[in-house]
Amino acid sequence: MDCSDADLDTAFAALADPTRRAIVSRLLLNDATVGDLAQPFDMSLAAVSKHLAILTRAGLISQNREGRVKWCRLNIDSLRPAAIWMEAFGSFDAADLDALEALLEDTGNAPSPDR
Amino acid sequence: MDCSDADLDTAFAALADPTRRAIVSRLLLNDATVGDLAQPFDMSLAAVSKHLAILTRAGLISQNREGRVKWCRLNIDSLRPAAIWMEAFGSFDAADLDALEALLEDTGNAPSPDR
DNA sequence: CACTCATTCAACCAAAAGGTTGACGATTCA
DNA sequence: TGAATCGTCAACCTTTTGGTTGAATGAGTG
Repeated sequence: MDCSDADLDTAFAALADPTRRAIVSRLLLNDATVGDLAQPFDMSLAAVSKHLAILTRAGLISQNREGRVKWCRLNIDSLRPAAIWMEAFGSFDAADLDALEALLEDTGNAPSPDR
Repeated sequence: MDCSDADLDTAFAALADPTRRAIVSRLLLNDATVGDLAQPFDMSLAAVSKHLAILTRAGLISQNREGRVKWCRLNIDSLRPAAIWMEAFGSFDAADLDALEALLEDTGNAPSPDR
């Protein structure tokens, strides 16, 4: 399992920003266009576009132009190297739903369930 | 568990640097002094000291002065929120994703992404 | 064609990150 | 006391980050 330092750099750096984490959370539910993803945020579309470029460069998402919109899809596997890195630090058993629910409720970082 | 968005910010940001990840890995073996931790790196002690300050601010390590030496200890639990956040995405396969989505919709009060 | 919509590019800006060096406080020991 | 050791602080520098605005590109639509 070869995951280079640079991969981890970009993955962790991409996740260090709350806007990008929110985007990733949002994309967990379904694919979305750039405009969809930008809508909840109080910042310019260009700023969101930059965040998406960072996520793309980190391999966390992929973008696909379809007509005049651009669909963004979460690349779930791309988070595995970072997740594996962290697993080295102890008893983080796989995906504990209760803990996840508590976490998401606490942080206010959960994606909107409607849509 | 009280873990705010800011906690994830600082945790992921702390892990985004390879020097800091190496320090964290090193501390997994056993506690170490600042000097010990600095020794492998080709940078000034002050630079390492800054990295340790960042890790401390993120809650990933704790420092304890003992005589003229300062011991650093990994705070393993502090990585848990970030690990849980990531495993939610890194370890789910397509089937589990449906379960996660159902869970999120179940909570009903999930807020929109912030900022 | 002209127009609008969706997205990006380019230039710019302020703030933060990551490093340096040199001075400093605290501690230990001869 | 005086000197060496451990670590941090302060000032500085360069690069990156995260945002802005306005112009440009690309794709449907009347």
